[in-house]
Amino acid sequence: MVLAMADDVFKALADPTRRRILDELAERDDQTLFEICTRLVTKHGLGLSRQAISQHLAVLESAGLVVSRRQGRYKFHTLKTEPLERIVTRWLRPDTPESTP
Amino acid sequence: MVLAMADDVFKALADPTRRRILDELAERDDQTLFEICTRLVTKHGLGLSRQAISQHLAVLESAGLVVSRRQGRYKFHTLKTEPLERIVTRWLRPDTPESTP
DNA sequence: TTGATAGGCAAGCCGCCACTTGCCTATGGT
DNA sequence: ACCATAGGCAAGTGGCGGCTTGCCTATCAA
Repeated sequence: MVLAMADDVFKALADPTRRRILDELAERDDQTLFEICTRLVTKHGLGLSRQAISQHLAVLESAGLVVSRRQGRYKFHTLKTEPLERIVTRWLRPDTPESTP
Repeated sequence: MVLAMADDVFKALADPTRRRILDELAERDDQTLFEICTRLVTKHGLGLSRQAISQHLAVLESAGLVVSRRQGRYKFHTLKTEPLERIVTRWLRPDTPESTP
């Protein structure tokens, strides 16, 4: 999605599986759906269908946390952290703990 | 709760009403349940029962985002931002965009 | 062209979560 | 003593979200 509201970002982050996907994309970019599937199964040991992951990626993408690039029959996914940086400042405005000189 | 997992924090942030409550507590500390209720109704225009807000506060408290202090028949609620600061660094670790020289 | 790979679409099931409702406890005022 | 206020507890309900299942399209290799 072009315009991702904060609601979408929080909703996307609410699910632990989606956070795992973000973890996976954080340490390796440009992964296809199948790569993400196999990695989630092997490394994190969670058994999910391909469609489940696909739907999770759709949610992450509509939140602006993931962008996808189509190439042939592959679709590569990349993490975007901008939405995160925008939402966290919401309640942290007044003071970082040692910002007062 | 003493030990709040990241899961609890994300789950607490998933609901828009709970984020409104955090907004309210961010701009005014030490509010009672009734104060929060009336403010949410008047300022933000959402009609919710007292119990709904109470349950939301319980979720926020179990996530460590809110602490409560009992005094007489009043219970004052205060925002805590530490859990937020802990969870946001999860995917922002490697680089701020121009950290590479 | 045939088959295999990578992915999409749509309907359906099920559990969780937000919210309500009703009743109960405790503190404060008079 | 009384009543009103501030809040808690517990059961019940409706809807949304995560996951599956089945079938379909598109790309590449032989």
